[in-house]
Amino acid sequence: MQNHPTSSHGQVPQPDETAPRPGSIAARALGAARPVAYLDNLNPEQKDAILTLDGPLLVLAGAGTGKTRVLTTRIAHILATGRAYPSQILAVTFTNKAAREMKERIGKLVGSAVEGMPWLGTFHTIGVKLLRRHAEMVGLRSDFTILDTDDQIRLMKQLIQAEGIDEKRWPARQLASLIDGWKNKGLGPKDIPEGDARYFGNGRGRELYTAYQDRLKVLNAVDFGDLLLEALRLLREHPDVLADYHRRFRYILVDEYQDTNVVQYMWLRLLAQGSKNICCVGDDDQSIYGWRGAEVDNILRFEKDFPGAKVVRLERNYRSTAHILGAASHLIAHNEARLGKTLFTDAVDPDADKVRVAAAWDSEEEARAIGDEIERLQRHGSNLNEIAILVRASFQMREFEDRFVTLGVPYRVIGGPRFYERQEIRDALAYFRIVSQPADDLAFERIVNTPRRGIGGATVQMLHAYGRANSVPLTDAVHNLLQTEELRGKARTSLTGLMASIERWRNQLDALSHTELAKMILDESGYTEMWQNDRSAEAPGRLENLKELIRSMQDFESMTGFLEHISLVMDRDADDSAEAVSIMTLHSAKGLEFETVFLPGWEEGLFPHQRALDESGRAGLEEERRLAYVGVTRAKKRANIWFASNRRIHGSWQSSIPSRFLDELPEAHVEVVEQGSSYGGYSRSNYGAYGASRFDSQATFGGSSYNTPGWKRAAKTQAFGDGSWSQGTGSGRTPSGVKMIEGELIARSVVGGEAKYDVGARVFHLKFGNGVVFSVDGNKLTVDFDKAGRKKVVDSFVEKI
DNA sequence: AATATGCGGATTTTT
DNA sequence: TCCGCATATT
Repeated sequence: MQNHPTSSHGQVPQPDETAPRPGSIAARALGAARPVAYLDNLNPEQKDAILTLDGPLLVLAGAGTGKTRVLTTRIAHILATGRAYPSQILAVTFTNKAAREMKERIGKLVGSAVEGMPWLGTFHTIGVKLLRRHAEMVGLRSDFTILDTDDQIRLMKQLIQAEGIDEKRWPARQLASLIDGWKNKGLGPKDIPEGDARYFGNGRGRELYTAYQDRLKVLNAVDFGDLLLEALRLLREHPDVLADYHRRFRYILVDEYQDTNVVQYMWLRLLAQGSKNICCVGDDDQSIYGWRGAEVDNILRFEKDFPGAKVVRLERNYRSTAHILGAASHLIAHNEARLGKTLFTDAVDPDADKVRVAAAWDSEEEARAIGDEIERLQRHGSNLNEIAILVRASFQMREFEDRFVTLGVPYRVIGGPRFYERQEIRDALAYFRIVSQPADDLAFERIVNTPRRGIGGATVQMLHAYGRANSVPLTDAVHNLLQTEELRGKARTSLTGLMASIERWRNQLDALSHTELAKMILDESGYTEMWQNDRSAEAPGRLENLKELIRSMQDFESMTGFLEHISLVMDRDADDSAEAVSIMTLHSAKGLEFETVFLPGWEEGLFPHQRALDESGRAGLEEERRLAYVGVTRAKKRANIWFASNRRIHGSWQSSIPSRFLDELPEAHVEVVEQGSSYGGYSRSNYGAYGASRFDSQATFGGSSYNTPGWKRAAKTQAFGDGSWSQGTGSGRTPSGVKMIEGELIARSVVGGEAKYDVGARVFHLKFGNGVVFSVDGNKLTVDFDKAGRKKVVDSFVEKI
């Protein structure tokens, strides 16, 4: 039976070994039932990628070329022509989001048949499926638990302590990433190279890895890496199982192939030995996850790995303007390790904006200027949902958030800490886990003294010692020790109570609905109460999250089902109901698109990031460049690149030089928006004159007309982006006096200029609107604005009306 | 068991 | 500079 995976989803007949041959009655019936409308409106390359069904196929799909459409249509086509049943298609993605999206889109094409696709999912989901089916073959029980990173690290910490290794010198985090790296490369404890094995923990790397794997088996648990590695081991060591899947999977489709790591690659190689109909879709230029084990090489080598492979390039872009594509293509052309594609578009728009590059004095000004620009776009009718700020590193986000809060611009941060990673959620889940899985030591440990029950470190140590000595889970240890006199006092009472509670909850597993039970557990354990009594600011939010957790459980059939889901699917749909600007990292922007994209922080050291250069040299630089390419290609209409001459890093101000990537952009598609830049005398290689360029450009102020667009823009990017004089005048910022100097310079340049405003004059201000001048003090005006009230502003920020 | 103090580290992140 | 962590202190 184990060799015959059963699948009973949907109403589609489930064949075992035989699928309808092309031309069979079944196939004709399936084909005839559906008109081939899905092939309409595809370009020749897309059609080629969809209709080439036999043998290995690599689809090199550039950004915005309709990759997902090809993938989903291909599946629809396979189904519609009866070449395979839904259950005979293996379709893998990297993220749950991508899997969901694909499912949805296939559903639109073929209807409910998609429900019969049990093998559409992430590598990890499919790994779990394989392992649950054949658990005993890799030394697990089919109800194994899946540990997340947090659990992993706690476990390793224990092992490091047990080995008597200095935790300071050899942090568990580091071991976790080492082991993860090994697993991504397909290496078990026996396979790791001697050098690696010697490296960690005074030469005990291999021992620790072995001990960790043993411990996982005792806990009947796997980590994320195991979902791939153990599944691979399963296929390798059990030819009969492999043969079964060979017969089963008639078509294999892989999304984002450039992101596959070694194990995933080995999986695919192994499985594709069956039907050879493997179709990988990816873009080597968008490979940005090398640092977590992805091998660009997999895609570069495809034709060698899969002999007779056909390669189709999708280069026709449906997303961006020619300027954006031109800039992106020119930039990425600086990479050596690539298969080479050039995006193009037929869309001709003579009014399209060039990619804009702008300079700011420091990161604060950068945020201010971008904030102002966004407000301008909003006034011109742009939807905030179509605007994104894409940063290299998350610390850059804060300044934008601060600015948006000040301006009252709604925004959302994408990425960030996940719902299921929050402390209160993890605590609650630990309670649920221990109830449904008595052997889940990590869960037990987490909740044993949360809320406080007077069970301290000493008691837990003792339980551990007993558990380890007798190879039993902690709950058994507690149970046994309670029979003796070992446990006394408060610890004894508390543990007795806790064990009784767990037992009681466990007995309710079948009697109550899982949501009822969850409520009961949180209530009776005193966990809810703990937060109710907490006076801190976060407490109400945490209680709210717990409610949300219970609410989200309703979508599942059982506690087990729910726990399985969240261990694999740590994401939740962002709330995109309200209009808001998105702020996210470049990494999390992959696959998304926006009309307007802001790309701040293009400075050497930040982007390309110094660490990428230090750690991976040329390869690191190329990956950074791909990241830049991803960033630019997210934009449909406008891409605005920024760099700041000064940035606060780890607290102190550092001056920086513009990113080399800026010099790699083609003149023809770029407009440099910098003070005084519009009329020559300024070469882009001159960016490096950080402070100096600022002063140079200041010098042009006095002589130029105030009404040129260049001047206005320059003025707008000055230190006081909103023109308000009163705030932030050089107050305690380093390098000291920066703001002051700026203020003086603005003041001087304008005093020498023509601008004169009389009391009572009607003026217009970009941010505050119309108003009447109340008083004049040099270049400073006090204006009574119709809407915003009385404000002090610099006269250069207002216009006479 | 709750609070103070000192230390190191500070890209990117999915599953 | 700021944060989280681990250890020290009461």
